[in-house]
Amino acid sequence: MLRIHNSLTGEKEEFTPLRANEVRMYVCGMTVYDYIHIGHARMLTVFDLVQRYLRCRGYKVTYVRNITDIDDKILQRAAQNGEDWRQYAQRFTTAMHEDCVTLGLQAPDLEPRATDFIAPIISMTQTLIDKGFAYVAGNADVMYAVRKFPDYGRLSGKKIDDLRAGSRVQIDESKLDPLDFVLWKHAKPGEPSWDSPWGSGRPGWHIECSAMSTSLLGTYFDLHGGGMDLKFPHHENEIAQSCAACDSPFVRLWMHNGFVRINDEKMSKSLGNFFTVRDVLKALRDPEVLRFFLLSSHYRGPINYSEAQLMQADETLLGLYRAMADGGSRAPGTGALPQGAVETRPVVGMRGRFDDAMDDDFNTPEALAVMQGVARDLNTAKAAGRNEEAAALAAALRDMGAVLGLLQQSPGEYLRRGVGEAKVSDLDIDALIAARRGARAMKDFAESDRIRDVLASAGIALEDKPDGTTGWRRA
RNA sequence: GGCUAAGUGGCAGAGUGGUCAUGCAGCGGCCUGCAAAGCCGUGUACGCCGGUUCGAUUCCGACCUUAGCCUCCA
Repeated sequence: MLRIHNSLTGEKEEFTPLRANEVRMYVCGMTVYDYIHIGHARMLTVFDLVQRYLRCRGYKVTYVRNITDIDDKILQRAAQNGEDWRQYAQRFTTAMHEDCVTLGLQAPDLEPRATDFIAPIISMTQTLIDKGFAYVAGNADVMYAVRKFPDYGRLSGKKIDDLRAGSRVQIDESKLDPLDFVLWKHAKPGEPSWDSPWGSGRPGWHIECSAMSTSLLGTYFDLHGGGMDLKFPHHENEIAQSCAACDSPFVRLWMHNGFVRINDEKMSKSLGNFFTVRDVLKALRDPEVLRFFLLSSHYRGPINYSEAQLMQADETLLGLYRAMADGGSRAPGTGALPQGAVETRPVVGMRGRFDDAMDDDFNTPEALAVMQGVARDLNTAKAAGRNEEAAALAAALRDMGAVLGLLQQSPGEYLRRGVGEAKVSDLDIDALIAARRGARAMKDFAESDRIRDVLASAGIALEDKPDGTTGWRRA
């Protein structure tokens, strides 16, 4: 039984899709005005995991993740660059896609862009005006009147009056209530705009997601995700817009991922303490290390980013790949979990624990702990020469890894990958190892150790194996 | 001020009303020519104070601390 924490109720709930065997999920994606940072990577990775696991569970998933390609920051930055805003947005959309591929994220089924949904946005806004939920303010913007929506604040557990009391929102004379938010911004000189019943302008941020999600998934769908900070006001506003416009419940289950922190402070573009994925990846053996790090704590909790933690993740992941190496590792998998294949193997108990962990609100740390146990059994089987068992365990490990989007590379290749430029070529390494083997055969251990030291100083670690061969890896 | 999370061993990080998380690092051992890797063993851990209970890190209450949201933000 799959249980998922629902932000709406604050509790874990048994997950049952609205339509049999079909899951429709929407995740608030990126506003493309800069390179993505580690915080974005966490959000993307978390929902990539959710989407993968739902598919493993046998559901047909429609995963929608939008792109906000019209926004104040995009216009500002493009202007600063003297660049066309469309081109600017496209440039960072492309960069984001590249980063997603590098991070091993599966592409969403649909990736709508706000500017392709202007018509639905206008129509939804008109509906809200017609139904009395929205009004044209004094400054010609169209605003949503939050007081007209009785449930406003339910998702975030906030009351309009509480918010008003402590609000730091600037009092805007054109609003009926300080919390009212903009649906349609009237065009300012020089800004891109679209024609509308309220004059030319462009959409507000919140309405974009309501229009895109309901257009593509229907008025009531299963899952909506995003970062914690989107809970209020963004998701609250989405609910107010969609429910009011469609006369329908909007989302069955809300999921919010925790933040990446730097020194116990939120990482964000506004604080300027962010690390881009591109920069971080430069110092890593493989992008998989970052994914492993991100999945090694529960998605709802905070996670502190540091180089030391990344190094620890690297070490641990290396251990998993080492276990899979030289012992029944098979050809790279497809990433899909072979149905029924795992249960027949000698890890059925472990597999059960793994599934239970994932079923319990995507408890990846627990799932990873199960995999560590399999790795230990695998090492033991290898050492004892129980090759068939080792091969089965290695396959099981890979299958579990596939669920998490980990361990799908060839262990041999993974272990020989180093950080940065290689100082010694593989051929040179093989030659030195051969020379060392000769020295060891002659019991010339001084020479043997000298060669090992030479390699060590070049970042190559040697491992003499029981069968007389010597393996190596880049440290 | 309001709302919401969270405080676990050197570090990271799950979980549970009463026998094990797990990983990294450390220590001891096995293995090794010596290492490395691996395996085995090893740590008076659960913010503070009360309460409930035969028994609480786990339930309840107060307190302290931290973070997030209340303004664009994954």
